[in-house]
Amino acid sequence: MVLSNNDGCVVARSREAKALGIKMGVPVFQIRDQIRQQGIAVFSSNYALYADMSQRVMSLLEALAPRVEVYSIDEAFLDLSGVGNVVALDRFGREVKAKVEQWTGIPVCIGIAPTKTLAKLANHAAKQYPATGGVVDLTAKTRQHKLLRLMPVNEVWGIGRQLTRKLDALGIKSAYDLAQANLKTLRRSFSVVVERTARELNGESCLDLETVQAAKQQIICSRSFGERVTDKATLKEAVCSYTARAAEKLRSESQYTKAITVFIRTGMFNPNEPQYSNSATAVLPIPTGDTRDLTQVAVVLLDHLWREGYRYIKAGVMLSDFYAPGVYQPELFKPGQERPNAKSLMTVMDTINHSGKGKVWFAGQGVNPAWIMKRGRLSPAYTTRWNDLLKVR
DNA sequence: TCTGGGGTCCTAGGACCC
DNA sequence: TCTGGGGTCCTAGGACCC
Repeated sequence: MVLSNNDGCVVARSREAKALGIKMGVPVFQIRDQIRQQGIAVFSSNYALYADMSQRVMSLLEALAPRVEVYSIDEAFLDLSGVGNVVALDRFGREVKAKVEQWTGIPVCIGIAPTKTLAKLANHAAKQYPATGGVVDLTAKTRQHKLLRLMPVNEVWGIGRQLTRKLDALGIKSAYDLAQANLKTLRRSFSVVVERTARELNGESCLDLETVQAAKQQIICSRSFGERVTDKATLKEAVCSYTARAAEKLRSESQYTKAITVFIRTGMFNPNEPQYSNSATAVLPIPTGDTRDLTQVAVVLLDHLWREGYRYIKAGVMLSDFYAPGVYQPELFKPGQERPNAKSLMTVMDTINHSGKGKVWFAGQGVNPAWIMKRGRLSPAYTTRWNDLLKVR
């Protein structure tokens, strides 16, 4: 199984781990004995590895289908319009699955249907029932109905815990019940989102394939600390680091931000410990992508937030109110000024930091931080670091 | 005493997703 | 003792406009 950041909770489990009754999201310390007794293999999360393997799978999918929406690190929607005229969709799905497995070693499941919501449900079935061979084609109405009756409504994409509870009270228990429900009632009792979900279950496509990724509206960088932080200087290092990371993400999006929020908090699980959680936001005079501008404001915000005498467990930085380059309309009477060469300096920093030859950072971020998150069981970055290359003997 | 109709923008809170 | 991180969308309500 794989752990969350800071080696805190279980966030992914193999079939075997699930069979042993390991639940999603449990804190590791609660099942320490079980892990030892049953010899469960435990790994810290390794985002460098996952991102690289994801890219390999996605680029392969893009070669196999004309239009692809990369929906998340491990999911994609493929437009199969017209494909059915050339080859049976079920067979096409099996070919894609085989090719991905052969070229990347990643096992995938495939669901095929006229709408995204039905495709997700088909995928779920492909994953759940080994007899399908990992591919389910839901093109035929009769097969759609069969599966809808089988699936509890909480398995439907877009129906979470709260909606499941409310739908249950209305007697809507299966995906089929939701598909049959009155659209006007759904709209009135819930929202347009639930109405769309019901329409999609009926084969009416309401959600388009989004092949170009939309620009982000906010960027967050937040982390729990490896150990509790009790002094301001250390907390400041963390906030400076998170600010730098958020700014880096912002620049990789080619955007500029006009608002920054800093938050800090103590742990919430120990009722005997004094708790404190707070956030503060500042608006910048002009949009910026310069780490120096953002850091300058972030440390002032931290000054406002800081309270002595607490054991802090987490801090975070959020950027919002974004502008594309050249879009912002400055004020007439007090136009802000970008620092000279701001863009060049940031580009140089980002380039060095991505070159693999070394790192540069701001002094405020500190060196050898004590607060850095725990990753005690990290697997090698097999595909992105020379020293970690897989050895075949 | 009686008080219209049609809009936009912003924010907080709630819900969902991976 | 130890409990993750990063996003989006929708709606209601308040404030404002003509």
